[in-house]
Parts: sequence; C-alpha cells; structure tokens
Amino acid sequence: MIRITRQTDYGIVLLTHLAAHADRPYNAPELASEAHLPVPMVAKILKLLAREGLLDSHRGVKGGYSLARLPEDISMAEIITALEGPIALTECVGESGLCAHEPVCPSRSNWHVISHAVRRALEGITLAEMSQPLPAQLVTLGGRRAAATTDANGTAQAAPLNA
Amino acid sequence: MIRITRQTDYGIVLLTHLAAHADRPYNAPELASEAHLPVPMVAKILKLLAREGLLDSHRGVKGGYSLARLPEDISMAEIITALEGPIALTECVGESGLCAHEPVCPSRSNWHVISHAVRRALEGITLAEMSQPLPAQLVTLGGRRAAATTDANGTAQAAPLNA
DNA sequence: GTAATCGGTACCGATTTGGTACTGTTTTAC
DNA sequence: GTAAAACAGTACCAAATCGGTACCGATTAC
Repeated sequence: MIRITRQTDYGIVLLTHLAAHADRPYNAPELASEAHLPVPMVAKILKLLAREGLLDSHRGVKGGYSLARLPEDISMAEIITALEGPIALTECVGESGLCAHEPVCPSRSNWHVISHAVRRALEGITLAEMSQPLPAQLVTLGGRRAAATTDANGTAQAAPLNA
Repeated sequence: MIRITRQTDYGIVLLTHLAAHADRPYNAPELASEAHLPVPMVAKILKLLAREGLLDSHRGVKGGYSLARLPEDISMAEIITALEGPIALTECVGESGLCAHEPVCPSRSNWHVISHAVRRALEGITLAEMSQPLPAQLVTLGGRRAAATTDANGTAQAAPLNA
C-alpha cells in the first residue's frame, strides 16, 4: 500500500485546515474539534510539527499554533519528512553500510531512483494546493457525496475511522 | 518513511535478479541463494508474484519461475501493486464510504492527487531499468533521465503535477 | 510411482502504530 | 504575584501489522 502512518494523515489534515483558515490562530482543542479528530492525538501531532519548524507555537493562556510559513511554501514532502523522517521507501536508502546485502544486492543503488521519483512527486504538491477546494478534473472517481450531514458544528465527533 | 514492506523490497530484488538473468529458469531455492535471502520468504513471495501474473510458474520436478513479460513491460507500480495492493497512501483513497470523516475531511479529495502523483512516478520506472547496473547520472539529484538511453518510453515522468 | 517443485493456508513472535496519561514550563489575566 | 490556560516532553499500553516458519496438498518429470 505504500503506507504513510495515520499520524501523518492527521497531520496533513490539520495543516490543511490551518492553511484554509490562516486568518485566525488555533489551539489544540479547537483544531481537534473542527477536524473531528481526537484531542490528544492532535496535540501530539501539533507538538511534533512545531518542533520540526512547520508550525509556530505560542504558549500561555492565549497561546496556540499557526503556520510558520505561507502554505505555498510548504510541500507535502516537507510535511511527510517532518512527521515520518526522510522519504525513503526502504531501509537501505538512507545511510550507507546499514544493509547486510549491500555488497550483493543488485538493485540497491536503483532504489535511490525510486525514492527520488517519489520525493519529487511529493515536492511538487504544496499545502496551498491541498487546502483549495479541488482542481476538479483530477478527481476522477466521481464526485460522490456533495451535500453531507448538517452537523458541521463542533463537539469533536472523532469516530475512529477503522471500518 | 512512506514505507513499503520488506516483502515488497525482497520481491523487487528477486524480480530484478530474474530480469538480469532472463536466459535461465529459476526455482525458489536457487533464487534465494543468489539473492542472499531466506528461502521460505522467497518461496512465499514468488507464489504471490505468480498468482498476480507477474511470473509464470512451472510445477513438477524441473519446475520454477520465469518472468511473465519482458522487463521493459513491467513497471514498479505493477510490482508494488501486486505485492501490497493498490497504491494509495492513506486508507481513504480507495473505495468510497470507508472513511468516517469523508463528509468533513477537507483534504480527502486532494489525497487522490498525491497518490496519483506517486503512482505516476512509479509507473515511470521499469523493471528493465532496475536491473541495469546503474544509469550513473541518475543517482545524483538531477531530474531523472535527461535524454540518453531508451528515452521516450511511453510512460510518465516523475513529478507530473505542476512544479 | 517417486521425487521434486509449486500452491495454499495457518500460525507465531516481534515490532510498529495509535492512542493515553502524567508531569513540567511558559505566558496571560486578574 | 497567584492562578489558570496552553504548549513541551516523556513514558506507557493495547492492538494491529509484519516478518518469518511450518505443514500439507497438487502437479509434473523421469
């Protein structure tokens, strides 16, 4: 599946929300409520993003988080790297000498090509693009679900999305 | 890390090996030995690849495996899809209605853009390219494949989106 | 008919992931 | 200057996933 972790998934949703409402500041509970995600998880992720420099944090009573840069200047690659570490599809792509098969593995070097291609693809998508409604023609699989429920208010639904 | 599983990693190594020695057939123990991978794991992966149609299998005493198609006609995307299922970075990209947040999630639809970008990048790399020693200049950070070699293959480029 | 090889499935331990809790530290408000 | 609100750090746990193994049946060469 080429998975990213749910943490990263959440993180991108949160950043997208922040980008779409850049005018106001957010603290963790507010963001969790509006994104319909569990509060502790949101807090955890926001801390990480702040430490990685993608968010500015402000302590104290009226504290909260805000984007450290313009959404146009934050790429998916950056976000994923911040939340999951360097973008590499396999373990042997990182440093050298870690893989016991290295002297033998015929395709080791070529993994760089793949990882690099993926990284490039992710660098080409900015947070600003993610927070826009939709490029329209790219949503190939039918635009189902236009009018959703009316309970778009707060009260942290959260609903763990296993199912 | 945007991880693929080790199983997929092994699978690609095995396919690469087969592509580089397409003249002769291989059975599981032979391949395991030459690739320096555990035999049971190799057997398991080869079974999977055969069922998915990437390998032809031959039972019986002199049985074994061989590539079902030419290495030039097998893309990384196909291999990864065979071993891990559809290429999608998150759970909500697949079918509809799976994600409880779907009516609310602001970036759900845009996930398609990301997954699609990654898929395109992987479709642009063939098994034949992986089994070549190394195009040398591709290892660096330059955009992949300036001209040279078997250019103009029909498939996609990396980073197809804007940017 | 026998041996070699693939095919399928079930199983287990270890790791990772998702999620929670608790204890600071900083800043605003009164 | 004290209290409350919010971020910061870390430790912890349960569940899912992953890597790996074992077993038995089906098929084919000789």
